[in-house]
Amino acid sequence: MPAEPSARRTELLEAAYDYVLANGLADISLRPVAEAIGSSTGVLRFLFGSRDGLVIALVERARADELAMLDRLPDSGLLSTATALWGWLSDPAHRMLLRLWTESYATSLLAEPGPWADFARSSVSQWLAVLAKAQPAAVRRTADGRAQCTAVLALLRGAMLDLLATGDRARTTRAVYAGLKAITDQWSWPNDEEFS
Amino acid sequence: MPAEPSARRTELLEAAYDYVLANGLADISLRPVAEAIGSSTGVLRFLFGSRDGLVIALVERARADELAMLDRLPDSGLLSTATALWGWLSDPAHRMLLRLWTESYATSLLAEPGPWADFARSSVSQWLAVLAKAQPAAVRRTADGRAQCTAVLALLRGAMLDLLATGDRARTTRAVYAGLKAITDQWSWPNDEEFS
DNA sequence: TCGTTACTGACACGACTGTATCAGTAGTGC
DNA sequence: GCACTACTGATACAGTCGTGTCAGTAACGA
Repeated sequence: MPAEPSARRTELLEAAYDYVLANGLADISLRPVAEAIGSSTGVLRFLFGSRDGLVIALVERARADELAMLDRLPDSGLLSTATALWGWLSDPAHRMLLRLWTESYATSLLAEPGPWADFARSSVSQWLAVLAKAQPAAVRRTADGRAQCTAVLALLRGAMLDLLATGDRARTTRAVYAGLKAITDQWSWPNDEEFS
Repeated sequence: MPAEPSARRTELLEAAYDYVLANGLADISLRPVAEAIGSSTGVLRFLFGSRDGLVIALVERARADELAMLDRLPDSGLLSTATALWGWLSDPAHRMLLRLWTESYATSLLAEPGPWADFARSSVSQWLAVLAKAQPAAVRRTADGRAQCTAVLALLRGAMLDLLATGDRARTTRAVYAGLKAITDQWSWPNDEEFS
């Protein structure tokens, strides 16, 4: 629907993206951003409409990096898919992006309206869908299959949180590898017992 | 060192705590808080010194809830300790507290100085210590024992993130139960192989 | 040459921020 | 009665915020 963004817009968006990767997205304001990228608030408002318009564009820009990675995943089993995901999550080159992701996730948990709406929820379902695709078809649609994907995702996300805080890649990677192995190998498939 | 806080201070702190549980902590400002709790900015500044002083007091207040829970944990094995932790994490009564925790965690990943300094890192090590205490002593000090605690913590934290976003307690609980079982039962103890 | 489009930057406005100052009050101990 | 402490609330200040306005420029097609 919206015409493709102008070259100047994408250029300034990339510059602003670098800025928020380093400085956070939650409490950015137009004037510091404009100064950092060599522009002005008038230009930002002209290209993005408003502060919220800029924030939305930046969130979408960040998500584009995430989606590009998900698309590059090999078509293989759950274990190797999850391992590939951890390779991406634990890459130091992505640390600032994942910090930004965490910030956006936390923000979206509070503010239902606004640029963040549904960020957390849709991110969860997107990753779960990727993991489910790596499962055997017979399992994919069962409640326990969904739970297994949920456990894998939780392990990855939790380890990412740990890594972001401690920087301890060796410990978190060891935990993810052995944890993934345990979850994918030894998953206990209850016959639909009751879980609270 | 600081004299114990006055009765009025703790009274207003509790009121402000209720406010930030509902409204978030990152971008609170004195005037709205003061109005919400029936006070004034002058009083808040008198009792807490500054805005940062209030934020620090609120972060400590939130952490007090967390520490109180950790202290109430039964002295049992890793699996039952982790299960008890999940019981607390998944309790709807704690949802706002955990949302606030997530927000503080994300904030502390960016701003090294300020009220948030070390919040994330110390929270990780605190929970890891609790889990390690539930391990057999022989395992506790090995790299792989630490990795197992890390995996358990990651599973719990990740599932909490999922639950906060989706509200799907059945799926996340099922994932945590089976995931914990897999990690504690079937943990593969490599003989110090190399992990990246 | 003219009009159109994309973009730029300067300025002003009202709202909001944290902080400072300070007179005033209720309670307590002497 | 007097001093002292804890607390209250009003007011003011300088700074930053998002937004609105608007003249100006460079590129380009007709």
